Amino acid sequence: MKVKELAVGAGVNPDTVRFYTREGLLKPTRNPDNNYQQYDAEDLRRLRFARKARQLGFSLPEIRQILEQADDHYSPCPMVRDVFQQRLAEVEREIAELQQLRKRMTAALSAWQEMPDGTPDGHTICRLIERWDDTVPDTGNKG
Amino acid sequence: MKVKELAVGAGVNPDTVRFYTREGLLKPTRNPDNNYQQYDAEDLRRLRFARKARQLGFSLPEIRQILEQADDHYSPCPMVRDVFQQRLAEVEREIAELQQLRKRMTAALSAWQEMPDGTPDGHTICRLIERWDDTVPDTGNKG
DNA sequence: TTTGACCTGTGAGTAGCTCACAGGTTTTAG
DNA sequence: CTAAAACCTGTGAGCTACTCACAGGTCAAA
Repeated sequence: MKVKELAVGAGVNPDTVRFYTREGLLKPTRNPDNNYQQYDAEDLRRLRFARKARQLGFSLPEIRQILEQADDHYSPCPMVRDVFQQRLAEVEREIAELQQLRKRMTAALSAWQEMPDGTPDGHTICRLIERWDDTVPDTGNKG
Repeated sequence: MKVKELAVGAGVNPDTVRFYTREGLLKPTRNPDNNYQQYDAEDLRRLRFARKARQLGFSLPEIRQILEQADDHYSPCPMVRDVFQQRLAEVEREIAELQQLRKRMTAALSAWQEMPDGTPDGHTICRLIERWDDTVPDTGNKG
């Protein structure tokens, strides 16, 4: 299979196939006649696997590690379970954060119903936002 | 005020101050003696405003636009309300998506309790993930 | 005067792609 | 047979919102 065929088979952009190949997730052979990449059914499985893993929140390095372990006939599954649990916890944190944010946003929106727009006067840029009190928890930035 | 003073005043990294300055959100003057950036109380207000807006999910270009409108004595608030509503809708979509994901993850985890790890045999890389059925909605990537 | 903390601009790194470019190959239509 | 379209190649840049590293200039305190 050529790049586009593989891409279509997995429902991704051909550039993603090339990118994953560069990143070492896929290891096609070469057609010596024209130097084209040659993918097989195994690559298609790997690519589909990678996409599923991405949906689950695995990073590319993690996925590469899983694939490499599989290549070496190690069972990657215990590691998958580990990372998966961590991801689940992360997802739950993200949900909680977003729900907090939504709560504050809807509250702000209803509060703003009563506020005039107000032309900026050099002191208040836009009260709608200035009045937003920033007791919101840290969003995860360093520093 | 110098860079670090402003940064401390707004609770951000000095590099963020420099970055925002490069991006045109802050417009300090120069001390001709030493070529240092000179910020004033207005800049502090702008920076604080920008940080609040970031918490609300505004992008830097959006924030710059708001600040520029304010500089031109336009009231940016109707625009703020607009973008804000859109952001709220987005946040709600994100929440729904993550909740979907969490549901699928917990379901998968409990299903995996009963599955053996299984050493990869060239056909199944890791059933834990391969068995994940990908009827999950599009995560927002372009195609 | 030396030390240390600050300042300057620029450039690279982060994640996961996506796209642009310039040139080679293969397929298809005429 | 040929011309054009559609594919292939590798590399490098762009996206977001910073953060950090680097090399060198400035300034306050000891």
